[in-house]
Amino acid sequence: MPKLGMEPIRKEALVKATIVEIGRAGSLDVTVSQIAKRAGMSSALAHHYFGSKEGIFLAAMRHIMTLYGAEVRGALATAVGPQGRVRAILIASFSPGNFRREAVSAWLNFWVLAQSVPEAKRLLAVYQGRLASNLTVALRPMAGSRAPAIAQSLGALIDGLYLREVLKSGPPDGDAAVALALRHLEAELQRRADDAC
Amino acid sequence: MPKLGMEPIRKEALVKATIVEIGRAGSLDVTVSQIAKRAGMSSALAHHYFGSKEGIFLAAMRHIMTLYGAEVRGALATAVGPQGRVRAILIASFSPGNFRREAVSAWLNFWVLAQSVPEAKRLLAVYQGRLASNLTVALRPMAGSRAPAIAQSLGALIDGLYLREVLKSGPPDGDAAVALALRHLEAELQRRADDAC
Amino acid sequence: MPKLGMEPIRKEALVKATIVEIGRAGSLDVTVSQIAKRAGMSSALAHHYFGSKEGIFLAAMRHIMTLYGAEVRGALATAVGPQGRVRAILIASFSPGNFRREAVSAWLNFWVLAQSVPEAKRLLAVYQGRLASNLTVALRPMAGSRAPAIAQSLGALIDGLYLREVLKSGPPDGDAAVALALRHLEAELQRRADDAC
Amino acid sequence: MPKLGMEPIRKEALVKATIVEIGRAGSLDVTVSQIAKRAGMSSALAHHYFGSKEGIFLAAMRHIMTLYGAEVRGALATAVGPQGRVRAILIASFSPGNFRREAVSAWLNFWVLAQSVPEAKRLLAVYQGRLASNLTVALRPMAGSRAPAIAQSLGALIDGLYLREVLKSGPPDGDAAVALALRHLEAELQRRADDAC
DNA sequence: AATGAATGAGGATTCATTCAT
DNA sequence: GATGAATGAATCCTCATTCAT
Repeated sequence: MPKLGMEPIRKEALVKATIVEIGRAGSLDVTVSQIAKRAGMSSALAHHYFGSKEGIFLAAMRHIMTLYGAEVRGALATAVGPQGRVRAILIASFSPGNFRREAVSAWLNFWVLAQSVPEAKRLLAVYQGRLASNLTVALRPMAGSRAPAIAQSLGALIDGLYLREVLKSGPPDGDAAVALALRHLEAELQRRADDAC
Repeated sequence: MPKLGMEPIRKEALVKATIVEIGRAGSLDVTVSQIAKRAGMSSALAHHYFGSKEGIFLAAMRHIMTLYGAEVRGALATAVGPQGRVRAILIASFSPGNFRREAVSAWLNFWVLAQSVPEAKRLLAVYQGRLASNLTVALRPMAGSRAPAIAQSLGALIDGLYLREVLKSGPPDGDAAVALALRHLEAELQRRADDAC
Repeated sequence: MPKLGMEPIRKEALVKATIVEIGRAGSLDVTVSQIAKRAGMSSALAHHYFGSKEGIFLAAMRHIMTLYGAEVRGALATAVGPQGRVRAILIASFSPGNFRREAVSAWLNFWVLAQSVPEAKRLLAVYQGRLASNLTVALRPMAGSRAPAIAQSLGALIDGLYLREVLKSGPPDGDAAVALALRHLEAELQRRADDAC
Repeated sequence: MPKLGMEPIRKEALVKATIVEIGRAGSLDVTVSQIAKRAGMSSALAHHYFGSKEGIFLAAMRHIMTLYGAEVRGALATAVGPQGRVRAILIASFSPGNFRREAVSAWLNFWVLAQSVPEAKRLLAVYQGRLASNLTVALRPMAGSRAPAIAQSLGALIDGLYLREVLKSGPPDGDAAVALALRHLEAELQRRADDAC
């Protein structure tokens, strides 16, 4: 029973199915048919809406990054003080919605995709840029000119923690990740105080 | 004209060709034929030696990790003092031999492989365990009971820096990576001093 | 806002679009969607009007042959004398309207279609029959009993010239084709005179 | 039981099967699987040897043209006198080997292919050039400066007769075609005599 | 009348893997 | 040891066609 305005619904279903399937397979070696079946439609329709498998992957990437960005924005909106802002970013980064098995797996695979698909590379660069920017702004009042450098190491640490998550078994422990990152942050910030001595 | 003792030569050629091809493709989507051709033999022979494509990949993984392990061991052998030992590990981690485009790309892809191939996961776990162990031992004199925690964050940071390398263009900058990791280390170590105050 | 009497307009648009698309592709490998899009409607509507892709092709064939037939009829109506009638047929055959790239390409492709679609074969046979008949009637006063044979070779020559046109680059040269065919005709007619000697 | 040196055998089998299948279908809408099956192998092997469907078609084209060229060359070798040489070309053109249903159908389809595949166009142009050259050389002693023009119309006539053959039912009648072409030739030649009067 | 939605069927192409030599 | 030969199984993608609205 075909209706009008199905496109956004179908697309969203496909994007979510894509993330699930990539998470299950642990790789991009998922067929369009698998994805489409999980999304409850034919593979032909998936192609109709996204043009190609790559198009589906890119849409899924955008979806994940959009979710992440929204969560960070939301967390920043209610954060209080510089410390609070950095904490907010970290907490959002490791929130259950983002730091879940499927999403982490998809994220790692998209990183691989970025090596051969320019648009994927661009998306990932945008993510990195925004994260660096958010962190730098939040750190500025506390770290001054050292803010960019700390943002960089903090960003790398976040990515490293994501990466290591895929090797672990059991459910992700976002709190532990946040704690580890915060400890790193505190160490870096304290160092400044020392310098000031 | 088949010669005796060709096996190790052939195998090494295949392993190196595998890393090159993965680096070129930026993914594991390389065919056995490509690998074999680059190694100067037929794909049938590649199967003869490794049994399967997965076998080839795993051998390449072992190769990369063996190289890394050897480099770390060598660096540790000539390192002086606790600080020197940690530095040695970091420098080895980001040495030109390990921190080169191909190897970084292969390493990321093996991380992906680990999600679907248990043996790959095991290998990666061994690498992580050894790195943690090496760092912990080196840090112990300086960090005491905090050594394992610092080793953990340092390990995650190293992995994160590798990960971020694949997005960059231009040749890898191992020195910058070492510097960043050292700064993190110093911050963590200083923090201890503060705690002691 | 559907209007009344759209059917003939839609159909004609589709038929013309079909010829254009076949001309562009140089083959029958054109999709119904392409045709419909060029005709400014959905492919579903194209099916609604013609029932099937084959139906669209056949309608396009009929269109081309109708145009050709009308042109010949028009030319014959104003022709003077037996010679004039044959000339008229040739000129109509190679007129800009018929002997244009698209139409020639479509015509060749319909010839192919005739090998697998009986109705297409029938249409082509009708065209051949009419051409032979027209030529024979016109030739009778000049060639007597040899009229049918000359009509046959003249018909084959016309088809051959069409066929060869598709290989050429640049715009079709109808005048040259007419001249060549006329030369052939004159030779055949003169031969009769010789026979009479 | 794989042997060495299968390539030429397989290729020839595929080429012949291709012509048969195109003849059967009356179009290029034959699948690689059909062709491969008729040639007694898997479609994968067909791709292995020819790279693509287009490659198979082009090889089949070359095959047909090579056969034709060989036959013409053979006929010319034993022909006596200018008249004999032209006759030889015509007889070869409509010999049972070339003027058979399958080959004629394939030839027509290759003509279509030439519109979208440059290499096919090139091959057909080569065929046309050789035919024109052969005819011109043979006609020169009889027709002098009119040789090229007569060669052109004779060539178009030959192609037209091939084209019309595909519409006929029943076995091809090469003799009739030769007779028709010869009559055309005689008329053209006689015309010269008239001119001389 | 007109179309967006939807799909089944099919087709080119790829590739890991096997095997006889 | 080494390889050319060979294929089954898959996968992406296309497209004519149908249908509910």
